[in-house]
Amino acid sequence: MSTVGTRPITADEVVEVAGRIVDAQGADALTMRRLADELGVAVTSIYWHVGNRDELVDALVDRLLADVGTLRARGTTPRERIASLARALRKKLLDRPQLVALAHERAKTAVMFQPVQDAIAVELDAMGLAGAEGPLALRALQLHVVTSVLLVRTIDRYGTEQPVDAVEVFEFTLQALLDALEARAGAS
Amino acid sequence: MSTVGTRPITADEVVEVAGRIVDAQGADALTMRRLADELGVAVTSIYWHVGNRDELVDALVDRLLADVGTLRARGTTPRERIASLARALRKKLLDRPQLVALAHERAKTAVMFQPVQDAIAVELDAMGLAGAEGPLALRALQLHVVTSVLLVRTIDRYGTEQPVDAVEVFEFTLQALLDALEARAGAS
DNA sequence: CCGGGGCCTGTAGCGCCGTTACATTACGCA
DNA sequence: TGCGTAATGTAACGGCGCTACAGGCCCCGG
Repeated sequence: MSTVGTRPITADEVVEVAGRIVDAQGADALTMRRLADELGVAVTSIYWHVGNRDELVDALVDRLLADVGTLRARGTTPRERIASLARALRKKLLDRPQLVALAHERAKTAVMFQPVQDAIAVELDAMGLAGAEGPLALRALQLHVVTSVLLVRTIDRYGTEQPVDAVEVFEFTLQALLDALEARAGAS
Repeated sequence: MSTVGTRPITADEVVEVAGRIVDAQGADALTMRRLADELGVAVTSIYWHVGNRDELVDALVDRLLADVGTLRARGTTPRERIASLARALRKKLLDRPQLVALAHERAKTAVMFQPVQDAIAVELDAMGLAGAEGPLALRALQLHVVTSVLLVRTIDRYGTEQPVDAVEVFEFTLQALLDALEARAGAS
């Protein structure tokens, strides 16, 4: 067909629409052909703009990271501030579980935690945790937050037991970790 | 070619070889054509024996479950026995991380924990945990073990910090959880 | 005015995937 | 011997990521 009058697309547009597809239909629904259809464009145009599927996913994840980077700690005590960061990050990631799963699949789980990592490190330092135990605690918190998001899709069914609220479980472990941190900080 | 002398394959054989492929080359390497090649058989034979790919994966996961079911608690105190179960399950699952990832992908993560679930519930009861908090604690332990395995593939790279031993992180959170359990048990 | 070279898009195809319709063979039993 | 069923094979469909290639559009130097 004639290309007269067809508005050119941009890389941002491609990533934008890709994000909508992932959020709405899941990571598997993000195929190049489908994305092209949604944009009203040939497949090759997408490749021209964003390279390939991997790079497209990377761009998607980077978008999420930029969003996560805006999180700030709240509260007066270090314990409160760490808890607020963990909860805020979890909430943010829970808005886009599909995208989080995609990021995990591409081994970018750790990167996803990076933005709040430094902020938590500061709080751990304020708690007086020795240098050796800082990374350990940081890592434990990181795993807890990220995995709680990761498992959200699977969590509903678990045998015959009556279901337990995911938030409750999250808080339980979070408080347990914070208790352990305070105990260690007080001991050293 | 003539089929004279070709030994028929069985469903068990198919699952067996499929398991080897997954363990060796990962879940993505498990394609029907490749599996057929490995078995020296046409693709359709596989479909005849195991249905389709989903059912094949289900059979694979069931195999893992049977293995996990053999775990027994060790130690004298409930705390020790719970910790031993958690560690044993983790170790068992770590032997086949690819399969665990596959199971998670198919929303069978919770089922994977089922075999030791009852065993841990018994120990929690022995600790004197009230009925309401039992499931919560159980769930927290479940998530901790399963996710620690799930993240093992991703864990190596995480930014610029010096790497922390995965076992150490696992133990840190495990002990924190057990502390929380004992505190609650003692309080009630 | 025009001609060339970047940007951008389309057509057609490759090799892979899971799956299936259909034909064909092997084998146990009446 | 004949027949039904278990087991396998051939060939194909539609979809996937990706790419070689051709051709439009548009701007800038001559």
